[in-house]
Amino acid sequence: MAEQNAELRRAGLKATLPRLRILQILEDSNDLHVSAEDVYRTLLDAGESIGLATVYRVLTQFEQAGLVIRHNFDGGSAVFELAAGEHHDHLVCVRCNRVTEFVDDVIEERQRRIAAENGFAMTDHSLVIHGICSDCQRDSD
Amino acid sequence: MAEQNAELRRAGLKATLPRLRILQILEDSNDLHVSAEDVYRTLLDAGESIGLATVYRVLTQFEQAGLVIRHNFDGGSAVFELAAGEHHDHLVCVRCNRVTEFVDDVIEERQRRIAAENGFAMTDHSLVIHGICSDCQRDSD
DNA sequence: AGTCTAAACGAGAAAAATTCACATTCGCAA
DNA sequence: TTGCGAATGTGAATTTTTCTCGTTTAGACT
Repeated sequence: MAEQNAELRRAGLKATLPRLRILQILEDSNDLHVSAEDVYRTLLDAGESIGLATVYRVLTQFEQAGLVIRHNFDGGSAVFELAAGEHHDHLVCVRCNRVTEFVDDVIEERQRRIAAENGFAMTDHSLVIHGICSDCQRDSD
Repeated sequence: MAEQNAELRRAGLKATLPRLRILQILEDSNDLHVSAEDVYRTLLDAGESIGLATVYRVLTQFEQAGLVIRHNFDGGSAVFELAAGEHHDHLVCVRCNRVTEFVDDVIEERQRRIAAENGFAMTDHSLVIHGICSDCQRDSD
């Protein structure tokens, strides 16, 4: 859509085909967390011709432009999600890797305070709670 | 020392020379966060002969035994710290990578509650606040 | 102390994730 | 529509971590 075209322009990026495609995929996978490899495979499966290096380049540009957020949940490959919507933190299932999002204002506030107390100008933060999700708990019974 | 010998035995690990050396380094670098490469270099510089693969193997074993904690702060290489002492979270400077530790009981409590509300059996959690530390703020003036 | 065996080690190859280099192609402004 | 600089694709290179396998070692049992 022309929307995405404008979105890229706003971020100071030329509206190229690979960028539009990747942005589309991110929007389609809303509140899933996709890796560069996922994006690459999705494009290949859709019959697009794209280079894996381009996917990495574009995702990194998107991150720098503030369009997406990169997470390093477990030390495996990084995953990305659209930065749309407000900040949130994550619950990650250690069995199935399912990701659930949450927001807690009390925690947000304490974090600001802790950063300030330690003389840090907070730029960002990430809170990940690891655990076994309800489905996986049931499965292991 | 014999202390470490017993510590390994308690963890169900043979007290081998590489393990003793690595445990010593971790104790010496207390509240620094060292990478496998750091440990390896330190040993080489000390004239020890060790394989990098061994360092990774041992650090992973220590992690599984609960002796050390592994962090993936930025997606670069993982860093390790002794698990001694109580749980704590981290402030990481995005400029100089300096790590500061903190504990906040209110946040701990909220996390337990959030996990419970979402049906997660919490196994672990990690909170990293990124920001610019006071030293780096001064430097950029 | 000497011997045995499974566990651990070292070296280098391999795998996985990501970035780089460079020749080619594309977006867009004139 | 044309030209130029930015962006892309390919494949090689880097970085981080794991694997394989022949050799060594810790610790149990003489």
